[in-house]
Amino acid sequence: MPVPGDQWQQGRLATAVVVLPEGTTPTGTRGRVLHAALGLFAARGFHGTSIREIGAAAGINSATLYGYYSSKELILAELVLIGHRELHRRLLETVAEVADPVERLTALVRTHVLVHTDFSLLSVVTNSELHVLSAELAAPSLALRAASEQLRLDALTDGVRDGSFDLSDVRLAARAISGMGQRVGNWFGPGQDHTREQVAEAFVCFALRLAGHRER
Amino acid sequence: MPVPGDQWQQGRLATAVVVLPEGTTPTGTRGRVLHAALGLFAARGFHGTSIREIGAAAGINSATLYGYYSSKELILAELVLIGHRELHRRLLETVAEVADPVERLTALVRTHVLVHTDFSLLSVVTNSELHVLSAELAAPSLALRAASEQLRLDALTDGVRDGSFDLSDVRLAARAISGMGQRVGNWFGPGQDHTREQVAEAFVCFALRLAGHRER
DNA sequence: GTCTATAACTTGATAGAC
DNA sequence: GTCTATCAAGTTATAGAC
Repeated sequence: MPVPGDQWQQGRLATAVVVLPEGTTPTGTRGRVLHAALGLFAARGFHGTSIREIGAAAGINSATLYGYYSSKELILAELVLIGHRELHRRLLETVAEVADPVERLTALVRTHVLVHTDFSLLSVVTNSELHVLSAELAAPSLALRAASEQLRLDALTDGVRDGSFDLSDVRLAARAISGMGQRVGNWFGPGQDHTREQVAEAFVCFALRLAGHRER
Repeated sequence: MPVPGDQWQQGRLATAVVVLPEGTTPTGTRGRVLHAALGLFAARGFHGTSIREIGAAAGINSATLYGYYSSKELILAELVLIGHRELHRRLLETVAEVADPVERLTALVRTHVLVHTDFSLLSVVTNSELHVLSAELAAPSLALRAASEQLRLDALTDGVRDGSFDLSDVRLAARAISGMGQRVGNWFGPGQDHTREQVAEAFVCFALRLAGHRER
């Protein structure tokens, strides 16, 4: 029965550690259920994981799960929302009161990458299992995703306006930048020979170049 | 019962058309089964799709499927292999006898993007359901994937050597470039306001900038 | 809170008629 | 080739004892 912090390796991802953001995440048995589901959903997908497996991984009987979550879908919904909340919260935090568009893009990319290295399993679940949720359960996460995308768009648009960036299509640039960051969750792990900081710094450099950054 | 060419919209992807590469793909009923599975796997995932749904979408009874494929996993295996083969074949084709690293990277990114726009559903299945396959069935696709990645690495490495590119870590650059291209399959579709060519040209520009391209 | 037991249903796959 | 019928196993979720 894996507990938070256990190594986890299977299927679609590099070896990774089962961790969730602190503070906003349930503790106790409910927290163990969430961590167990995180590892399993990341490795095998929502439909590839059974309630019984989640229970076993959390060290309880599958029936006991229903004392904490009234359906399997609600476990996924909580994970997906935690993932989107954490990313959006940290993106907001890093650009708060940063006026310069170049500094803003730098901070956004750096944070985006670090969230994907630090919570790689959560990122994989958040990005690749969201589609399983009903429209109602997916809505809040989709809103957060759109808000995060808007932060990137704003930085790029402002930078083009003041001449820091050189782009003919900021939307495509925003998609390219977020795409390269999103994939980090799929290959980054403890077995890696890059540190989280190295990846973040490299990707910041890539994003600035991609945006046509030049000194004004 | 959707047939090849039908529009398809659900869950994790933009509206897209169910198409497979011509020539190398089965025709007749076997082809219809493959197209049906492609649309369903892309939208709901392998484990989220039942044999009965595939049969219904192909216009035959689920039992009849087993005359063409002896297991559900083998349908996925064929799709995933077709996807990896098509990408690798077209990448090889575009760089054949191209000596200049800049031209090679340009061709690789352009083709990579176009394969993801033209076969977006296949790209989604190929990238996000490969992990479901047993090691034996996944092996040939993984080999093709590694070979494709090597083409990018070679172009970048050669470009750094002759001074066309400026990179301190070609592996991270290759991952960033392939990451931004891979995501194209998830958002590109007929409802889009960019053409396939616009996306390809923009991403080529992004990749060259990212690689630190400069005239020699 | 946690368990055993089980209901109600769906799953992948097969047998055998036509 | 295609179907109907069916199997055995697995699924989510619930009822009720402790």
